[in-house]
Amino acid sequence: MRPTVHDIAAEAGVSLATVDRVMNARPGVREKTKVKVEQAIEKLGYVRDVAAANLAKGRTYPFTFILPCNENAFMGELRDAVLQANERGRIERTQITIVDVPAFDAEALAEALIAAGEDNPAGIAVVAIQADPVREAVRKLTERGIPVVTLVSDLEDSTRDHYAGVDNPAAGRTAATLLGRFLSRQEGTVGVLAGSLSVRDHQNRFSGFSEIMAAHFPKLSILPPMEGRDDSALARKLVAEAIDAHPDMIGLYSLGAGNRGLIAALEEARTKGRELVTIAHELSAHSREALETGLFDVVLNQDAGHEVRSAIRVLKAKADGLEVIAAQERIRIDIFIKDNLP
Amino acid sequence: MRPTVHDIAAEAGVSLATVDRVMNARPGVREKTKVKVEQAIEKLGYVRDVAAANLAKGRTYPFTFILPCNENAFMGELRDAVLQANERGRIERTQITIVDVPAFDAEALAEALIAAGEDNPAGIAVVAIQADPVREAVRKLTERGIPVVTLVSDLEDSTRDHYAGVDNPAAGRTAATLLGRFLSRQEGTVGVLAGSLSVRDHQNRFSGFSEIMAAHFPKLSILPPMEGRDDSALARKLVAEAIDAHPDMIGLYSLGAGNRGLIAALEEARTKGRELVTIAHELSAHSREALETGLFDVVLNQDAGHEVRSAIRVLKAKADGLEVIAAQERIRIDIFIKDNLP
DNA sequence: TGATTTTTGATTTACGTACATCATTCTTCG
DNA sequence: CGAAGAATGATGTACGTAAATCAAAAATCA
Repeated sequence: MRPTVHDIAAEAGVSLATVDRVMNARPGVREKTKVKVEQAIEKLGYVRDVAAANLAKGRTYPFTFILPCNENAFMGELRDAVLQANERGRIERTQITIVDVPAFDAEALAEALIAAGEDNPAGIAVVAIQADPVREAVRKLTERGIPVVTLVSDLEDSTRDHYAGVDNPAAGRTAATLLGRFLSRQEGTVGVLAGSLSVRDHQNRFSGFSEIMAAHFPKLSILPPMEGRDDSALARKLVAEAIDAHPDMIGLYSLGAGNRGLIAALEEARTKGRELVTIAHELSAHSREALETGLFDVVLNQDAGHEVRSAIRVLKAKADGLEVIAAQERIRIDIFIKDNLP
Repeated sequence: MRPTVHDIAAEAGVSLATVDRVMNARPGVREKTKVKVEQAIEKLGYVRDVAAANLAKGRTYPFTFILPCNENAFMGELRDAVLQANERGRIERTQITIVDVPAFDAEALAEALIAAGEDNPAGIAVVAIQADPVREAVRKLTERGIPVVTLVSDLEDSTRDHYAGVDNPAAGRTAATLLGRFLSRQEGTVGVLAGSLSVRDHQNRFSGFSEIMAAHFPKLSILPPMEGRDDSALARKLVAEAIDAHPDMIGLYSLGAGNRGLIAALEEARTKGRELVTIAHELSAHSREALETGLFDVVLNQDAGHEVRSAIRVLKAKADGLEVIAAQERIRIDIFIKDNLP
């Protein structure tokens, strides 16, 4: 049987109350006694029964999720995933508050982080923007013992506890290899459509993509990246212009959002007899259809539901001071082609 | 606040004891009263606090995992994953017994299932073999209310509660598309190496592969599949012979185990100036190295750890009569190329 | 109607932990 | 040495559910 606090008390030769004081870091225990108790815990391999503890505490985990109020499909999914997780929260004892911030606005994000900290949540998840004020806000939070997890987009060189998102450089490299091999032996240029290269995940995808392109596919050269600000209309315009301007463009990597505009541009090009091998990100109703009709060749996807659930699991573990299973929390890049759509 | 049994009792105008009788299906409650209680539960949206219930019951979940004692890397990983899950079991209240059965032996498997049922476990996970005695054994178990989950290889047309494994036809289709596009415009034959076409997952991969090959890549024709029985030495021999016998063989899909032998054969071929575009299954130290040296072009992988954890989550949910989050339990096919290795 | 059976209520204990209170013992220092 | 203060023990309650017991009420049958 699993040892309980009673066993620890007996083993250490102290009372239950003292064990409790040690375990919950309450004052009034001599160092010597504390060590005795800790040794007993070690010896018996005691692990606190989190379920019982939470029951006793009547504990709930108030979490705050800070999301950009961006109108693209992926962010919508992410939001839905959070809401859905909150539904289940009644069972899991979690309660999630969503805070909206303007997209691509570092100052607003930093402020939102500080504000979120005021409520003393059990943890905060945030879609990060790479900027010093944000880093500073995160530092303040973690210093106060509030676990912070970055979601989808990481915050490098910060004190955040965990990143729940995909390996974006690897995503870019993958896109490059697939594009390169699908275009094997052909010569030409490839376009790149990003949302904004000031967002870390887009940056990272682009650099992974460029790296492999340069190293392994010398016959293909990359055009200067377009920035569509994850906006459909703008994306459409940029891509259409690029296709017209570069008759030798035979491939396209869209590493951000705004798929609807991109698809429209590709459809238009198709009517003019131009077909590009295209790789895009995020599986949605639109991108799925584009895969099926052959406008897209590959869609790289991150599963919003997984990311949210992983973030919650990690926040909960951090709040309880438990270990996380690293392998379980690795968010994988799904590679979808027409034939393995779920 | 979440309603408790007390609230239900008050709402239904009955005593706590009666609510308990209804909730735990104990005898001695009139139909009329039972309905009253159920309506109260419905009205207040009561959800039993599983943590508190388990605490009260002192419940543990004894699960049985039936695994083939196959000596390939993937089965080893699967076994490790189970052992590791069992380690964590002290916290999760699960206790897993592993039962070994000879590989590819349906009779032995059916017997093992029946035997496992004798101990009245809270659930059984099994790497299935497609055969009637196995189906029959599973039927008996589920009839007795023991949840059964198939792991890695499914058992079609059976009463199993869930399948924790990848979509194998989709894996085969994916392999076909990638192989076909990597070989774009080239003409020739492609080989297929299976473990045994009597195992459902291999069957399914092969049929998915054939389907897409026939439909989209008419310039490539599939050679009759080789059966390597997931045995390295045999695989090596078969592949080496095939490469020699078919000078026009330019691609290879290995959909089973035995990667070591396959790699050896490919290395040998390389020294003779033959390079095949190769797609294999399961990421291991060997296949990873083969990816890095270019002997393999793609490795399709199922994550053993995920499969095991998913199986446990589902078994637990079934044992508690809870819903499972379908999206969370979908086991995905990882597509690895040199550039996105974790 | 009275006896019998079924249904229901009231109450208690337990699970493992958290947390509070009050009493007691041990230290330490003047 | 005695008192103040710190450390520890003893004990009880709570969390939400399970499970058992025994008494009381209601329904059923003869």
